[in-house]
Amino acid sequence: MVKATRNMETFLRRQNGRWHLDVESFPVDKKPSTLVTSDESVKLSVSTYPAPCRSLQVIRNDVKLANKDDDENSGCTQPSTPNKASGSAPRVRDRPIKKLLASKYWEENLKSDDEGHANSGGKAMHVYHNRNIGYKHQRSQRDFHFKKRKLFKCGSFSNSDGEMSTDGGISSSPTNDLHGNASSSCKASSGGWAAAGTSVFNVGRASFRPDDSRVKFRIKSFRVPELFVENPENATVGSLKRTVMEAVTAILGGGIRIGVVFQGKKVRDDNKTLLQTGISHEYKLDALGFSLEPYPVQAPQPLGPDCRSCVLPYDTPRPLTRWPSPATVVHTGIQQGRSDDHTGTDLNNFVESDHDSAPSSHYTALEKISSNSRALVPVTAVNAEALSVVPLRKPKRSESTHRRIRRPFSVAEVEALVQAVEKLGTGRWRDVKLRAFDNAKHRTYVDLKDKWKTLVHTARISPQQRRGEAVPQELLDRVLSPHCSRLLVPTASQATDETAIGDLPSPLGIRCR
DNA sequence: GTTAGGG
DNA sequence: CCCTAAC
Repeated sequence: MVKATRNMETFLRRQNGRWHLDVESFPVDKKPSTLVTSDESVKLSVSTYPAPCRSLQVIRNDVKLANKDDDENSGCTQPSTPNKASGSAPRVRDRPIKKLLASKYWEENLKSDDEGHANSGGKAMHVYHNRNIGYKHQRSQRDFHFKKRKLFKCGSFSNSDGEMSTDGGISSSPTNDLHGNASSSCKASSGGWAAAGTSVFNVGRASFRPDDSRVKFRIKSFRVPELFVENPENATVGSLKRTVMEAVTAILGGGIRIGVVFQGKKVRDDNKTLLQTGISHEYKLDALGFSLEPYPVQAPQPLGPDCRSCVLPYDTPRPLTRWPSPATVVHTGIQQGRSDDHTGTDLNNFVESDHDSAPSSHYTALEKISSNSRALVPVTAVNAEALSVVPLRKPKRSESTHRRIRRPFSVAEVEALVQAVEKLGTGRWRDVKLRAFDNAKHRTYVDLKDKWKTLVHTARISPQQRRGEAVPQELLDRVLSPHCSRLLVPTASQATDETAIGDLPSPLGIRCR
């Protein structure tokens, strides 16, 4: 089992005259992403990812959104497909995942106290409060999160860090300020480049306008909510990517905002000046950090129009969803070396049990991985605060129940099904199940009935119209055989009760039960 | 719990 | 595969 606990780190880099934020661990191709600048303080120019979504213009202390589609509070809402891979990544089956597995897990299995501790399976675990992601909401917005905001670069803080490259850091070339003056004395004037927890650097006083008390930031990376994901060891990298993608999607599904932490304290009052906050060009800003936070993240702020931004976008209450600490991430449920139900050749029926199923093993493997992946998405303490006032909402069943993974019938399974139906006829799907699929836990009698339905349909259409793994015509002919559909009533030679089913000759010569 | 049939 | 009426 692999437990991947990782911070997504976002890095700024300069490209084409703009700062870009790279999300390091996203399962997508790196693309120009975020750019930050400011006039009075920091100018951010965030390019969208993967495609421009909106524009932000930071003007002095105000952040003015040149936003076409939404206000700053709601985040980018345009759907996007990060890339082809991730565009299809959430689709581990034939349709997008309804919700995070982890969400289901916590909703269904955890009973937490108000202290944020949960007990599951005897394991006490610290959990996080999940922010209020409405599943529908989440699903509807699942594709846009990694868009980046594009800000106009109103000016650039000058720096010359060709010599101060740090791991994952920005290494930008000297740039020109608004006045076209190349400057490269930031490092010297800043008194050093101290990295904060989120890699914020005080670039120091602007050299080109000495009369202006500016605080310059070199944001190397953002702190983001930790992602707790896990995958079975035999999961593919692609599966892991999808899991992480889901986790990230869940976090950022409602949009993101920037949080500021200074000297270990969250700076909540947006109306405070930098100086009032303690952020001054005179000090090293190694105690300053920026964070990317899910939206909404904060409890209503004391005052100001920003409070509006804290209004929860979800009008329906939903339950608190809690997440375990990485140390107690629950197991994936992967069944390693399970052998309890396969004891040898006396297996009662043809079809394999679900753990080693069918010929289309690649399919099974992929799907199993998907079904066993966990994306545990904790949120920050700030989010927890906000959550504490979020009313509970009982999830709809459709939201709390997973659609089963698609597991196409193999030819062998079809053969077994046809054989069983030939023996039992249609209308006795439970018996068919017991007879030929008793060991295939993932095949219910409803499934068998459905498959028969599709088989009949398949048999009636032209081979050119058929999809999926080709079913031998011989089998399809047998499906259409009057014999199958005629056996609606058990014949005298057939048992009518399940206790006698085992006495029937198995299609495979294997006794049932 | 099963069956049948539409979605 | 899901959902559910009908039994």
